[in-house]
Amino acid sequence: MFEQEQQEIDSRIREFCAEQNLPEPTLQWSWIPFSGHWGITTSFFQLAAQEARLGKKVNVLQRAAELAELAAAYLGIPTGFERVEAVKGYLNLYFDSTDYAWRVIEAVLQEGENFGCHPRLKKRVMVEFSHPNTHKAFHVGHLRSAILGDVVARLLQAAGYDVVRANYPGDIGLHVIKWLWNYLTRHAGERPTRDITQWMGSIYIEASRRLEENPELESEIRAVYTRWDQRDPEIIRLWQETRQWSLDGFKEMYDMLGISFDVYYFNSMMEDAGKEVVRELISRNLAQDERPDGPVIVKLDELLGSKSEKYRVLVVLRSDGTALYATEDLALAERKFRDYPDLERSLYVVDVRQSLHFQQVFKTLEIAGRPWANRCQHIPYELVTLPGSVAMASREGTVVLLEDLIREATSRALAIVQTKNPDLPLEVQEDVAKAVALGAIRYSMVARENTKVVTFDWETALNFEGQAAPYIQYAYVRANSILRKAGSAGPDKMPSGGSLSETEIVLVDLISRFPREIERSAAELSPLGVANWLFDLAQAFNDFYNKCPVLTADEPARSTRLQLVMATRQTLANGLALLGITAPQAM
RNA sequence: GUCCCUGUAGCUCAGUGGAUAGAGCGCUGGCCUCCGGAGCCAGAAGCGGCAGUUCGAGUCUGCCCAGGGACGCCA
Repeated sequence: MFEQEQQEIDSRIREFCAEQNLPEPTLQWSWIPFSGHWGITTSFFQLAAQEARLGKKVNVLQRAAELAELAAAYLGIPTGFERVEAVKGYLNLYFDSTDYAWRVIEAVLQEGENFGCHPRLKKRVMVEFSHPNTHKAFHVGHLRSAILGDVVARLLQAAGYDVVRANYPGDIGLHVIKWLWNYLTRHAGERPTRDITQWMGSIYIEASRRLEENPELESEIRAVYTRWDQRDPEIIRLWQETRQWSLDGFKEMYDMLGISFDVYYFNSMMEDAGKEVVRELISRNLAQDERPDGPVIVKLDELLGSKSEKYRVLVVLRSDGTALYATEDLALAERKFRDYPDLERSLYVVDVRQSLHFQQVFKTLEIAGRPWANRCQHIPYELVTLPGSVAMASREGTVVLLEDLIREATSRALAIVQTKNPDLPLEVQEDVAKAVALGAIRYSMVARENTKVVTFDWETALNFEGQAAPYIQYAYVRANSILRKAGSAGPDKMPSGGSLSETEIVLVDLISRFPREIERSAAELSPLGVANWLFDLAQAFNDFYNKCPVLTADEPARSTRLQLVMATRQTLANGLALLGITAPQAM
């Protein structure tokens, strides 16, 4: 929020350097560390080192300290600041706390739910995420792509981008054929009623088990595959109908999780278009057709004249001429840019195991001369595993079903709400329980570096204490409770005279950082920064809550604090919304 | 064998090349006459190893060790 002040000081230091015949400095600004001191800081070590490199004989540490002193003297006390000091080579500029605090609070209250968001950039970005397989269960392992992608989309939106949210369900493939076979032979005529994806998954698991126990059944499955391949109307109709069951089930999940999509691409839509791209690659000698003895391949390293094994070889078509994942991905990338020609970036939130695959696909498209190829970017994330590094696999049934997790978390949260707040109507208690349970699940998926494994265990997943969403929600509820009891909104101007305590300054400071946290997290395509910052904010508010009574305080502190609580409540709400977490009115 | 990711407190994780490396869980001991104790306060405990770059390295580079993953017809 203080870019303008920072820029002014920055340019004045440049003036100072020019006057002193010093090299052009590169200044890095950051917040002054250590709580209770609110302001911005930069150091002079780089400048001193630059002088040393230019031949001047200086001790860098000493010289930096000296330069900081000189700069401090040159600046005096700029408007808006109450103190300037040089410490061990650092130049610290302390804000005029009361003025700035009021400015921050005023901005938050004026901008309301938009506080933190950046102006429209007029740039469009697509985020593809979730891509669940139809005819399989939706388990906790699928949660990370869904939630990470959703929050990245929210972050980019808040950072000023126009975001297209895309889903790419795997609606065809061997797993679907196996499912259809098992359905036809064992479950014909049945249909799911509740827990759709779980039911779909159970048929798939049964299919895998049957096949494992009786490998000779493979021929039956091949027969179904042939019928599919020949577009047998009965099979096509069954595929469409059962696929829709899965999609309905996903819709239920997404609604519950608060996730939405603007566009759906289907695996099955990309087969023919992909084969068309492959034909082009062959005709332009970019791909080698080794059929019928081998597949169609693109020898990437060879085409790039590279001797390393960086890109290796991409198989783009099976030897029997059928499409595989890579075939479809070539077409999908193209389709996205045809639908949205102005995409500045096309992002793929897909697990890290497919990193090489995406590098290969994007590089192939680049070699094929697609001008947008370098606008495609893979956002890798690590898996959610079970304790002992056991990957969740539908086929083996080693999964924690999303339905089960949500049910269990919600019922635990409900039990807690009922002891804490027995007078609330059951309906409200249930809403609160849902908000707490889903918030906790979301936060745990997002408060971790993308490239780190999340190990799922029930104890951690169902722990509502400590660094978790309920802590943040609780801070919000407390703020809300104070304001409810205060009645009126309070004065609309910061009362003069009262100075702010350290605790209050820390809180305002954290509030003021929100826009920058959004910017940084969006640039890094990672929600972690916002997730951590939000927890810090809640922590600062709890500290304030304990140290600074609001309702019983004398004026002008009472009014000041009420305003601060309002601003905090708004910022907590905005931060939670950015992570897709509901802020309940009571808990 | 080639490449990618990860090693920070007992455990799970933060940490923008800069000042004093921070949280949570767990453990120990405190705090409801006080705006809601899903909370607060206090305590113990840490950068895998060796070189290098730099005025300055948990952070960058190289090598080593340990764990995970990817490497021509799975997705």
